[in-house]
Amino acid sequence: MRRDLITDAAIQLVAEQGMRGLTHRAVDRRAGLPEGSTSAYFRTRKALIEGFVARLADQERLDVVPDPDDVAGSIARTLDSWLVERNRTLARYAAMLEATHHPELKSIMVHSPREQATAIAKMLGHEDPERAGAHFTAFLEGLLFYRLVGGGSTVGPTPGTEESVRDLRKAVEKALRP
Amino acid sequence: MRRDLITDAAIQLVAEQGMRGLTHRAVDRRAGLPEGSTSAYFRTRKALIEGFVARLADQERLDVVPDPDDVAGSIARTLDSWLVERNRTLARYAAMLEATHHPELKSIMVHSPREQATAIAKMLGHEDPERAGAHFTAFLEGLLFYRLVGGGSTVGPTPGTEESVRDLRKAVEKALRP
DNA sequence: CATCCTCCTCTACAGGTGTAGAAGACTCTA
DNA sequence: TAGAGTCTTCTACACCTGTAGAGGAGGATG
Repeated sequence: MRRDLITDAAIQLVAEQGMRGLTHRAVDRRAGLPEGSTSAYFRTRKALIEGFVARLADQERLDVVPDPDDVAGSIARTLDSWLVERNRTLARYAAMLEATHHPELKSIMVHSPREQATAIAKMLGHEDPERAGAHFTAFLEGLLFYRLVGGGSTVGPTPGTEESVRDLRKAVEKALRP
Repeated sequence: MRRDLITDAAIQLVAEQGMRGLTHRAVDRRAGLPEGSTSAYFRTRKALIEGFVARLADQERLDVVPDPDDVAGSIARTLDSWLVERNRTLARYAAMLEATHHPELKSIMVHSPREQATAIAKMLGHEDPERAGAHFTAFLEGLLFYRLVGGGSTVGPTPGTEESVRDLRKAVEKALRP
């Protein structure tokens, strides 16, 4: 499908050059399509942004399925996989920042692991699971951000390795403790 | 000083419109300076970016001074103050993302609370303080990000209020626990 | 076969953007 | 007061960007 080809190219572009690199013609080139194609499918830039954000959200939905027998481990593995798919995660950060001044985007990126986090917190017997869940998601976001763009990106273990998963698991376990 | 006037305007622009809004002429307008001023002080766009990132780093350096008698409290207050200065923090995130494809920026944003975090971890008697410190910074980054641009931005308590500080403090305390 | 419809490609154009240099205004020293 | 040196403003220009519409290719339907 041509539409997906375009949004995928847009995601790569945003990851590699930031929002500024996202132009109709750059997407054409990146996707190997004749000039004008992107502009035909997404007439305005706003539409193009919403398009790639929606695609991002679609792809993400599948990922989040924690194993109840090994909560920490499965979460750690998911996080590590997001570190490996660096570009997709970077594009997601760019999109979140963009949503700061384009609130419409927020509704596209439902990406709401909050209920899930609250459920986990309840399961593990936190008092005030609402808040514990929020803190927990915050911690996961932070781990990811720290390792991908923050201080940990120059220091931490290489994503995709056993060591990386071990490190993440230790952190997640600590965060899960009631 | 005109230079600071310009970089400050750049920070506001980036916070409000993202990196894409950062153009020489837009900065001129924002700073109320005649057209061409920004271009005279920062001939290339790269220079302009480095300029505002350096200014950001300068301003930040002063902030990080935790009180040893109330570590959690003082950190919580610092975090809350960063939430209040929304624009500065947003601009910092934009800069960090930018540093992903412009590594030179990383050396400007030294912003290295890592040693500090390791020291705190050691003080609190963590085994492996190196790692605990990293996880701790990750958690703080995450708290900030979550509350400012992530899911918590639509839900959490209003920055600058007592409730906000209380919430942050609870989270920080949890993160500090050995 | 003619007709319609959808998908695709090309071209146009009015703005905006990065960058450079010329010329003027100002300030300090001798 | 004259001159040198710096700071500021203006203008130029090649290029890029968003957006629109005209027309063609191709396939399905009658």
